[in-house]
Amino acid sequence: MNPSFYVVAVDSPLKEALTYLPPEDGRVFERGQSVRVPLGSRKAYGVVMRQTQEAPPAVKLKAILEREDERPTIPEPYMDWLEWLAQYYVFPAGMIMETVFPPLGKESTRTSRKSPVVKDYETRSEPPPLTEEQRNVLRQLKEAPDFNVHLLFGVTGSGKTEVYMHLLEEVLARGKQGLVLVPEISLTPQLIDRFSKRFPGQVAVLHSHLTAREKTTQWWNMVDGKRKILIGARSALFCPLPDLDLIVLDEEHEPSYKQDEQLKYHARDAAIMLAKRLNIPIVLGSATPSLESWNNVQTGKYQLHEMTQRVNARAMPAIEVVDLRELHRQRKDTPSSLPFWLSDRLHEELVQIFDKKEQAALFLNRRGVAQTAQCHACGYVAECPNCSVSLTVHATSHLVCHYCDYSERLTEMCPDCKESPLEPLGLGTERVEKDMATLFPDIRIARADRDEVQSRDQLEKLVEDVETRNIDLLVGTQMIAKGLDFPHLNLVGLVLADVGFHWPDFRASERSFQLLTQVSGRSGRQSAGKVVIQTYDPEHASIRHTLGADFQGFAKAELEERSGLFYPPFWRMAMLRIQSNSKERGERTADLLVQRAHVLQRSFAAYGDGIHVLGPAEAPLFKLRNKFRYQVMLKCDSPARLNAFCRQLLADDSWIETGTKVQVDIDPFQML
DNA sequence: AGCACGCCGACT
DNA sequence: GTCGGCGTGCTC
Repeated sequence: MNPSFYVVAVDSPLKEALTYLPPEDGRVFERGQSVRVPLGSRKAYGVVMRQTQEAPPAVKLKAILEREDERPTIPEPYMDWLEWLAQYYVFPAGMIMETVFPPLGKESTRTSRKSPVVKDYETRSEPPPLTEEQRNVLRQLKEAPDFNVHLLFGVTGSGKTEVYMHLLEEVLARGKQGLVLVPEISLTPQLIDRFSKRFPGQVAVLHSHLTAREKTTQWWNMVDGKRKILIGARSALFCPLPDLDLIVLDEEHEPSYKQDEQLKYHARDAAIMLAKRLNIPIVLGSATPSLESWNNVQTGKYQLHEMTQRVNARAMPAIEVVDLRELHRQRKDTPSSLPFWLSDRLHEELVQIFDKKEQAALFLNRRGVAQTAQCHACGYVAECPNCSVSLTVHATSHLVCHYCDYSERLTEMCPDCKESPLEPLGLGTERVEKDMATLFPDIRIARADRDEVQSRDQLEKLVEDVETRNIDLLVGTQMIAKGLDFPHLNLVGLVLADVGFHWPDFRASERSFQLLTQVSGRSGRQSAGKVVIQTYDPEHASIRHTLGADFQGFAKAELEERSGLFYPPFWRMAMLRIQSNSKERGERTADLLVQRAHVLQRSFAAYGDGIHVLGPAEAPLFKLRNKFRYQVMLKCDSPARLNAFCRQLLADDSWIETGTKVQVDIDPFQML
C-alpha cells in the first residue's frame, strides 16, 4: 500500500516540515531522499523526513513533483544529526538540510584555468620520527576506537599535527575517511600542503573562500569516495561522508567555530554529536583548551592526552612584561623620542633582532590609525550614524565604522564646535606600522589586518614574503596570532595586551589568555625566541598565567569564578535578541518577551534550579546598522530544559510587532 | 528565503 | 493613466 503522505523539510524558513501528497506516478520515497516540491508559486528543494497517515487540518495538500536525482540520499546518522541541530539550535530543519549540498550541479561544461585547490604531489613525504609523547598519545588513542572525545592538550610546537596525520594514516589503511576541521584563518596553503604531501591524491578541501565550482568538485570527491581526507573550516562538517571514521578538530578553543549568523551552531559541539551518532572517535586539539572542554576533562566526559614538550626540545620563548604605567611616569620626567606606545625595552629588542637579521612581529588587536578622534575643545567624539560606536581613524583622513563599514572624511575642524581639529585618540595597527617605518627606515614591514589582507591570495603572498625573508617586521591583529609558523621569527611584541581585558563578555579573560599564549607561541619556532608584553595591568590573571605558561592555574581560577556566577560551562546560556527599526517597538517587544518568559518560568520552576531570566537590557551595541537592539539572557543548569524553554517561548510569535525580530542564540559567544 | 500582493509617488 | 519603489504576509 502506498503511504498516505510525506513529511518534507522544505528549503524555506518554516518552523515545521510540510506535508505533501505522493507524486502522481505513485513513486515511493525513503527518508533522506531529496525531492522537488511546489511551494507557494514556486518550486523548492526538500528532504523527505518520514511518511505519515495524518494530514494537517485545514490545508489543501499539494503533491511532491519529483525525485531530485542529482542529490544523493543523506545517510541516516547524518539525518538524525541534522534533526538534532534543528531542535537544539531552534532553526528550520529545511534550511539546515540545504547546507548539506554543494552549490552547483555535479557536471561542469567548462574547464577551469584556475590553480587547483589542492596540489597533488607525486610522492609521499616521509614522516619525521615521533617523540615519545607523540607515541604515547597514539597508543592511548588506539585503545579507544569507538565514540570517545579525546582532548589533545599540547603546547604550541609539540607536534599535534603529526599526531593527526598518524591517526589519518590508520584511517586510510582501513579504507575509511577522515575529517579535519580547522579555524578558517589557519586554513592556509601551508597547512593544506603539509597534508597533501603526506597523503598525495587523497586530500580534499572545503571552506568559504572557494568558488561555487571548486566547492562542488571537492564535495563530490569526498561523497563519491574518490578522496579520503577532508580538511575544512566548520562548514565542512556538513559534507555527508559515506565512510567517516575519525574527526579531528584542531584549535578547539577558537571562537570562530561558533557561527553567529543564521544557524548559530558551534562546530565543536556539533562535531561531537555527529561522532556520537557515527560511533567514531573525535580528537580535539589545543594548547589553550576552552574552559568548556577542560571542565569536561575534569568530570571525565573527555579523555585527556597531554604533550608538554616542544619537538626537538626547543625552549619555550622567554616572556617579559613591561608596565606601561611606569613607562609613562618615567617619560613625564625624561621625555623620549620614541613613539608613546613603544617602550624602551621593546625598542632595544627590536634593534637587536634587526641587527641579527632575524624577524619580528608586533601584535595589536585593533585596526586603523587611532581608535577614534576627539575634539580637545568641546570633547566631541566622532560617532557612526548607524551604530552606537565611535568611528575609527584610518589612513590619515578617514573615519570608519568597524561594524557597518560606514566611512566619512575627517573634517579639518570639529564639526560640532568648529574651534579645534579632531585629535586621534588611542592606537591602531596603521599607526604602529607608520611609526616603525619612521624609526627603522631600512627594514621591510608588512601589515596583516582586515584592511590590508582581504583575500586568500593576499594572505598567501604575505606568508610567502615572510617565509622567504622578504619581510623583517610583521605588524598585525588577530590574523597573525593563529597558525602561522615562521622559523626566523624570534621576537613577538604585544603592543597593548589590555585590548579585550574589559570587553563586556564573560569570556573576556579566557580569550585574552588564549590570545596572549597563542601569540607568544609564534616566537622562536626554531631557535630561542623572545616575547615582550606591554600592558597597563601586569597583574591581570591572563598575563600572570601566560607568564608562567600555566594553563591549568588559569583554568582553575577562572572556572571557580564562572561557577560562582552561574556561567558556562556549569550553567548553560541562551541569548534572545530583539531587533527593531523602531526604538519604541523594540523596547515594547523586549518587555513583552520578558513578561512571557516570566509566565513560562513558573512551569519550569519545579525542575532543578529553574530558569533564570535576565533583562531586558539594551545590547552593548545598542544601535547596529540602524537597528535598535535589546537582549534577554536565559540561564539554566540543564541544556535540555533550556532548549525546551526557548522552543516553548518562541512557539507563538504572532504577538511580535512588524519590523521587529526575535532571535535565539543557544550557547552564545557574541555578547554584543 | 523567495515571491505576490498592494499601496503610494513619478513619469510617458 | 501605469510603472515600479519596497513594506507585509504566506508557503503543505
